[in-house]
Amino acid sequence: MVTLKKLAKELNVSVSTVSKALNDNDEISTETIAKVKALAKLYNYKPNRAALNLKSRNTKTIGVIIPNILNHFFAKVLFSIEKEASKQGYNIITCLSNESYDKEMKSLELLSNGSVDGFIVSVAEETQVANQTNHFNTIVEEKIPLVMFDRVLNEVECMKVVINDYETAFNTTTHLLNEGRKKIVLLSNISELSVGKLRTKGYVNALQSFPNYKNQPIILSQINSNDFEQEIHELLAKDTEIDAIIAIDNTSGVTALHKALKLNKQVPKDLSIIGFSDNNVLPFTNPKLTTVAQHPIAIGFNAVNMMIDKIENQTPENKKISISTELIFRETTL
Amino acid sequence: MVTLKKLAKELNVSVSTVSKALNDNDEISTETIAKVKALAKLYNYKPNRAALNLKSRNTKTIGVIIPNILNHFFAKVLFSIEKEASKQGYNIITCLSNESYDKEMKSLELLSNGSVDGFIVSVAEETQVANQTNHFNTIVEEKIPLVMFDRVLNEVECMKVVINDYETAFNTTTHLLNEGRKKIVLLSNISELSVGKLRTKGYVNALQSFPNYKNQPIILSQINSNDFEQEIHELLAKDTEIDAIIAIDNTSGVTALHKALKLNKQVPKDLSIIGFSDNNVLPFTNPKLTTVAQHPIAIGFNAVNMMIDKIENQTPENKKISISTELIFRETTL
DNA sequence: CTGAAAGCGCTAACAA
DNA sequence: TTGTTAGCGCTTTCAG
Repeated sequence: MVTLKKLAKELNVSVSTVSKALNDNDEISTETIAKVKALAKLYNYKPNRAALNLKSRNTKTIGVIIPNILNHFFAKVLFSIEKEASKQGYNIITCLSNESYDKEMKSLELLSNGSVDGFIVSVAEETQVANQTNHFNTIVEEKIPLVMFDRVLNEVECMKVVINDYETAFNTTTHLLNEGRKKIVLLSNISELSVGKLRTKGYVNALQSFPNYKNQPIILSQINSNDFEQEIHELLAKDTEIDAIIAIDNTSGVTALHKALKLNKQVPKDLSIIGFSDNNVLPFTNPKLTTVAQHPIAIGFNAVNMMIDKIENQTPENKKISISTELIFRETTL
Repeated sequence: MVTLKKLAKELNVSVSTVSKALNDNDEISTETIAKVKALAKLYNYKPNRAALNLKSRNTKTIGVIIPNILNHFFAKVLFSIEKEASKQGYNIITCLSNESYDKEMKSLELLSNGSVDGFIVSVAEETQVANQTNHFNTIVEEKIPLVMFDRVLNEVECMKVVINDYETAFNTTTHLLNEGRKKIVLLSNISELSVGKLRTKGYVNALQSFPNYKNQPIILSQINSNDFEQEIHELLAKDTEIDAIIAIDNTSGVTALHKALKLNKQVPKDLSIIGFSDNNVLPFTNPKLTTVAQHPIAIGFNAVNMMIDKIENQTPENKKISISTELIFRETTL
């Protein structure tokens, strides 16, 4: 590795001269600057990151903790975080909690030693179910900037980026009601999560505030996705009065559609289906799935910008941003 | 931030005593060790990473450069890399080249300053099309360990993890031939890539070495995926003799299936379809897609282990590992 | 205009 | 058993 020392020796000047020259310090003569830069270029000199970090007490790195990278929503948020961070000269260290509290806690601990300038996190399922907040509070106490997105813990005093889960589910359900649907089922494999609860509440309240709706809310929720497929099938097979489905997670809308088609239901004539999903390959079913777009790009963008603002300007208050969703009509609704 | 210095002051001992005590150095008395550790725990002391890096000249961090995180294959490899790296005490800095040569090169440059101990990369499309190797050769010259996976550049002297692309396509095509298929189309949106070329070659050679196959190879390849959907549709609509499709990228198999169904083709009776895809939600079509499993978990696992072996044991040779694929029969083949 | 020296936080050889 | 010192690579104040 080529260091300032080496350049200095070779040029018969001091280390500090080289350092200043490379930083265009006007204490240094233009000739010296030129000479130094030429040699630095020749040797492909790059200032050592560790030394820089030690000196400046920052790393230009953000720790990102994602529950599940195989979920397209999170993949897209990560994509956006990386893009925006990179644009602003920051690197990201990615940790995948895989929904485990333990992994999440350990990642937080491991990186809160000066490895990163702050954390952007979507909380693991285990953490949310048990409502664990200690590991995050430790981070907050250490004054390390923290942004939670999508799945957040209200009890933790930090920046937050969410979507308007409740309103989205309320409005989506209302749309189905306005279609004239009489028996609307909610499908969820995220009922333990903050977002799942809010969306479920929105669905229930929409049904209850609709004058002519007669049925009770029907909620099919499951963690294990293998059984879930089967359960969806059985539900649709047994109860032929079901005429609409709102699937509040990222995949079960597609599953429901395939099951409905297998049962020879006419979609959307007999049955409307709305999923939560981004504009990815998933909705490219036949017919194409109507979905709620969660705007993961905007979520990542805002998370990074809040973070960098906090890091660089020490803004004291903890902003909470809510991103509005959008119902994208395709072919599984009337 | 709490440092050794602070602990030392508080305990009226020297910094080195504290350091040694925390590292269980047997020069230090058990009482002192106990005292030091107690205070360290109380203050939640964590050794500063930057200082450690500077001292030890390693970072316990691997730079990972992925072309496209929205591609499920790469997401799963990343998942695997993170899991294995984490298990071995390494962090990963993730960069997304988004298929851009420029971004890839800049990421490489930015991180090759002691930010990481090595790189795991799948080459960007632009880089492969232009066969750019300089930026990687610079890394190699600087003796920074480098593993390429899936999309590799043969000209670069580094470790490699690939799948047996040629054989896979050959065998898959042969399977379709053995089904009795007479007109087999290859679909690809990756024809510019090393892997795409190898797979295409496997397909062509399989057709040519099959005695009774009469038709020429038919290859539909496209970068722009919007048009691609339309083109697939037209191809299937126009040429009704087509009775099998091998889709060598991650998504077009699903697209082809949906288009075929829309055209009222019986799958697999009239038309067999095989895609390249992992065991994710994509094959959960109706009927379920038969796919070539690329074992992304094994790819990530091997990449990390090669990398860490190189970092920690300075193994001189550059291994190349080939992971075998597997044809997973579902419902779109006979 | 250039250089010497201190210090970021840590480890480790050497002294006491 | 503990402390002193040097040094990892860099920046920056202060002297020259």
